[in-house]
Amino acid sequence: MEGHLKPGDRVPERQLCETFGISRTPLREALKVLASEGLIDLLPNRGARVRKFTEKDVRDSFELLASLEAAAGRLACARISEAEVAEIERLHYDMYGHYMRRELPEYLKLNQAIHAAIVAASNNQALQAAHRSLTARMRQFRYSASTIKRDRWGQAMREHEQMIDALRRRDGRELGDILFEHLLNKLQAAYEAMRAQEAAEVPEVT
Amino acid sequence: MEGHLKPGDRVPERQLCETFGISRTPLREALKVLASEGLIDLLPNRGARVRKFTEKDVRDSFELLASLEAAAGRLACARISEAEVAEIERLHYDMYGHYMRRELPEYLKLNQAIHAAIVAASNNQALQAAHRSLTARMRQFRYSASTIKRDRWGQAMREHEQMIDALRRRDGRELGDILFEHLLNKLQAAYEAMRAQEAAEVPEVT
DNA sequence: GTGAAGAATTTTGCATTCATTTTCTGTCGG
DNA sequence: CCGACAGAAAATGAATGCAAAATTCTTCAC
Repeated sequence: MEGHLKPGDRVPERQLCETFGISRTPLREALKVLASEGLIDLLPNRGARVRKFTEKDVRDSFELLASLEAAAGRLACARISEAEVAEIERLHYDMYGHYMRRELPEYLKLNQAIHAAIVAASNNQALQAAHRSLTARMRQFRYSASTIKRDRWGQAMREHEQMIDALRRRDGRELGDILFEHLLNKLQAAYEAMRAQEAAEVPEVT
Repeated sequence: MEGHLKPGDRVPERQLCETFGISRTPLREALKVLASEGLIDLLPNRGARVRKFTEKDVRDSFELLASLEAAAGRLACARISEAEVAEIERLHYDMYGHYMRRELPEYLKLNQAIHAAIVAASNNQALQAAHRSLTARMRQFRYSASTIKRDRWGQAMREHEQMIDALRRRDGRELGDILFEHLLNKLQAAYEAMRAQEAAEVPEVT
């Protein structure tokens, strides 16, 4: 809800109870779920902490995301309807417009919608659930990537063009490969964002 | 713990509390986690039920498993050490022995170990966690597949041979493809097992 | 005998309470 | 002045209590 919680911070139950206006019992249930989904760490007798992601965690997450979307793209090409392709094309053209006008928030929103649409077109609930769970976990360092560099933006746009092309041709293998590369290409940006975040966060210890 | 719970059954909290010797509070926390991991359904005010898997759920799960292991295989080939390959080869030869002697339980155990080892060799914690979570969910209809048919068994063994070959050559794309096909080939067996389970389960309605 | 309406029982969801562990604080000794 | 120790305060983990919802059972009308 209030996104400004730094990784590693203690999260006292009492305070959260007041914030949300509920008692400790349902709150603890929710915390257990968040812990099982990897969003927080839950140390025995020592409370909940916002999970601290290492660089390897970030890389692993992006690799998994890339793998999931690649699989989704491959499956989608075998099953997607003409109407669904048309809808994704529409999203793509809208996004292109925002790209040309340099409207980053709107661009990012459509970007996300396109990826979600491809995953949905895989028509695989298990895959979709795994994707949702992962993107929820990744939101921390994904949103940081809003500070996209202009050259990277152009590259991403070109990759999206290729994706639409492969999707039109129902070339599942190619779409999967492009999606995989496309998402791994975001790693560098995410690394930089995370390093910036770390620098702004703990200016204490040497 | 006691595996003989039929899908769709009501599971009263009170009863589970007695079974496990704990109070309702920690039990409910555990149930919430199980629900978030997709192992049970948790209906509001109506308690927990063992999740009922449809045929599509089974298909989706196998597709996701195939996608995850394919990705793992591809990543593994790029990173795996000579020692890890040797270890997997050892598991493979042991499994082959059990195959020749028609020792199904030992075969299945090593089969699982090989797949786990490939996932581990991907050196990707996020992927490994997703794989663990999915296999936990799939245990219901995976174990049913112990009634493997002899011809399918031979085919599976040949596929494993190809996997080891691709792994030796560090051909990630081929290993990924083989793993994907290999796991999808289990679908038919799982379907049959599930149908048998359903038939033995509800002989009531028409 | 069948079906429905309503009361009694059970069960869930949440709040509160209690015991144990951890953390903070203040004091004392070096 | 710094660190260790002891007690106080707070936080966590779990049990219990209570209100609301659901399920079951009883009763009655047809």
